[in-house]
Amino acid sequence: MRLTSLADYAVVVMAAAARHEAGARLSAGLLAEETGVPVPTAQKVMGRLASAGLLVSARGAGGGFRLARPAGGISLADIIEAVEGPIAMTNCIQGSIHDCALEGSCRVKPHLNAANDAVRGALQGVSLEQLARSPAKAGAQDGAGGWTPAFAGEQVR
Amino acid sequence: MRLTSLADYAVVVMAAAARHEAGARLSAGLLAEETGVPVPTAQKVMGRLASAGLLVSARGAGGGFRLARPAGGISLADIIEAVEGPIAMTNCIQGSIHDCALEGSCRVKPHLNAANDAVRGALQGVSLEQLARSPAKAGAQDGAGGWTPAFAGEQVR
DNA sequence: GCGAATCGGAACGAATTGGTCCGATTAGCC
DNA sequence: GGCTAATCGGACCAATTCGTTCCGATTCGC
Repeated sequence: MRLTSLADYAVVVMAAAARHEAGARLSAGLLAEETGVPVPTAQKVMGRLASAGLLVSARGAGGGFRLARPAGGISLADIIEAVEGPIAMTNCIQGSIHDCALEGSCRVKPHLNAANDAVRGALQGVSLEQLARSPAKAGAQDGAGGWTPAFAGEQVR
Repeated sequence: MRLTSLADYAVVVMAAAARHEAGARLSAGLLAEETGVPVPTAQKVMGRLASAGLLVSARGAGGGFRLARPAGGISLADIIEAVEGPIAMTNCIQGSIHDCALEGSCRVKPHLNAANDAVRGALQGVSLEQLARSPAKAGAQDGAGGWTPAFAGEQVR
């Protein structure tokens, strides 16, 4: 249950990007400098974010990246999925992969499925707009009771 | 955001263990056979679960494992933490590790902290007792009443 | 048409993970 | 009381994945 460094960097970089005015041209080098992320790594991360559709890229001199959608429409789950792939706690939850010998008779899969939805719901409930906000306001805005748990009722699918 | 195979096996094995009567002697070989998990792997997993305090072990012939607590008092988060270590989405959230250059000035850390609590809360809300139940009953049992989001007030262990 | 700047993909090294094996320990039996 | 069998516990090794770096492809500005 730990996200990779790449995904971590992606969150930091996207948050930095969201603090610029919408539609601004943002090179990988600029955001790398702002965030402290190594330049080549920032390039790779932003490349993945672009191919996932969260950023739109322009090649060549004067090129760069910009947010494909308003920050409010991008969730933490979107960023993580862009870099790490689908959020699926186990292989058996991901529809296409079936390398588990138990597949048919596994008795915990339905429960794990529900737990997975809960985790993803928690991540989808955090928007990039929130992430870009000043930390000082964080406690007041999304502290303990702040954000609504979208997974409040465990929903088995 | 994917748990390791070891943690996956741990959940399956623990669920199988919870289906036996409380206090029953359970060898690694027995549970391996019941779950389909390779025997040496089951040994390793159960060893970690024991050293984490979720199982109590007895060595020698006639030894084995048994649940240290009632199934209702063990959460999915406990099992995952026993095998994978603390649930911390990023290194900076884990108190002891400070290898992030941004540490002090990072603007997204507070938000990530809240998201991390939400994820852990979702995992703490699923008890081993639920996992051990028959999948058929799952929807009827946990759907209605819903599980209470235990992360409203964070409890650090 | 040329040069600079930027993205995109490929390749390399490192760390973690997953699996296996052998030794330590204890109960049961002769 | 000693021996055998069964079981846990820790150490070792191969494999996959991750993280980083480097180089080529593309495009705009001059």
